[in-house]
Amino acid sequence: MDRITKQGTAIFEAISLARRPLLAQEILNESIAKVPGIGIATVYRNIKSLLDQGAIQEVLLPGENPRYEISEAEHEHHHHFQCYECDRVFDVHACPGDFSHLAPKGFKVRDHELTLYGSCFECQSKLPNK
Amino acid sequence: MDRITKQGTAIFEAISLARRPLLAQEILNESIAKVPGIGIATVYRNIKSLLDQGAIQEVLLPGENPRYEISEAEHEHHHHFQCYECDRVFDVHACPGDFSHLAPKGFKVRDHELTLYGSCFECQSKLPNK
DNA sequence: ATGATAATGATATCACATTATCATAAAAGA
DNA sequence: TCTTTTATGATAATGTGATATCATTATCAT
Repeated sequence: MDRITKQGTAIFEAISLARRPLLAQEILNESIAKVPGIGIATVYRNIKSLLDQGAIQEVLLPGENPRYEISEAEHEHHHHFQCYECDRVFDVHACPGDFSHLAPKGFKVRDHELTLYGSCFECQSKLPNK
Repeated sequence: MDRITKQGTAIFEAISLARRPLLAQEILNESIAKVPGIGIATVYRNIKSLLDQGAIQEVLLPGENPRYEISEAEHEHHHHFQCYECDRVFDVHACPGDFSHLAPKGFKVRDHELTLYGSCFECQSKLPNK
């Protein structure tokens, strides 16, 4: 994947312009706007290539297919929020810190993943007030 | 599934005696010890039945197939630890509490999932010291 | 113990995301 | 522009976890 194609460009732009991790299917949907006729195989091929280059990274949430987001230096360690209504995932640029003390005795904690769930801004405003 | 069978008993015991959430395959492995010849279909059937009854609950971790654990009142809200070495999952009976403040403005947080990663007690002792 | 019927085991099938195939289109160096 | 060669699109194939099928076995109320 070292040639510049409009498909590859559209895919990379879809991922980098989204402010949130996208599913392969979401990347396809975004890319179709710019390159009608683009196929899902091309999306997967480009995802793999971008992962190899380290340009994007995989985001795994419980019970969900992989999503992909831009690799950014600042962005390094962060968490995610998933909306119960629209299922979209958003970044949470904060981390409560160290959870080593929570593990059972004799266990060594090296990493952690935190996912918040609720309603995103947009869905909040659409929900019946209660 | 309202008849008592040795398969059903073995499956329920496997889940309730494990101190940790088990994969369908792990449940099968445990059950085979007690009921040689038991099949994977029977495991899935019993899992579904136990879930319907509320006797067990599903545990989803990022990028992992579902695991199942006993529903216990005390147990209500808790988190999990996955070992990088053996991939097994353990309970973490502590919760750092509320993460509402971490979400972007306008987002409403209702739940959260936390997964710790590292080395479990057993694997720690097997690892080359460094 | 017997009969009705539910559960099992073996395996086929499904669902689904992802990957492979291959003819065609399109980059990009000459 | 021409040529080489890579990327694409359409779709078949794959992998895998879970479910459906169905003949057989086992449970349990009578």
